[in-house]
Amino acid sequence: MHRESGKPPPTITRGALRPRIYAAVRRIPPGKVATYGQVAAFAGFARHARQVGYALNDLPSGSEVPWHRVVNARGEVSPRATPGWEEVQKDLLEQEEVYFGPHDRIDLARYGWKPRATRGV
DNA sequence: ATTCTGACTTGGG
DNA sequence: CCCCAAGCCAGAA
Repeated sequence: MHRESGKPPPTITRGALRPRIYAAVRRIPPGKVATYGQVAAFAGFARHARQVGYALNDLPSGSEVPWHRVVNARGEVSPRATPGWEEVQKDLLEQEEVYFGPHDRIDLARYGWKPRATRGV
């Protein structure tokens, strides 16, 4: 029907975006990973995948947000500005039993977070 | 107010 | 499979 709730109500614009994104990321259980777009969509912001990355970038050290469980649509760790950091994320994921493929790719079909009862496919 | 950037996504060649 | 271009939107300067 029409457009999915693409735009949030004017009552919670700006600033309210990140808290919501963090909440969505916190919902990702250990051993699972979600894509930026998935997190954004779950938070209610379908096209804000970028903003998710932005929000995570602003995360303070020691935050409870499992930022490492967020990967790009290809199932890979998004390349960031600081080289070497992706190794950290990869390591954190492996600690949660999330293993990478031969090309540093995660099988989203297996480790992808499936919110609600939405059966795969 | 305008301008630029970015831990993204999807589509086409 | 890889590479390139366009779309998208919020936040900071």
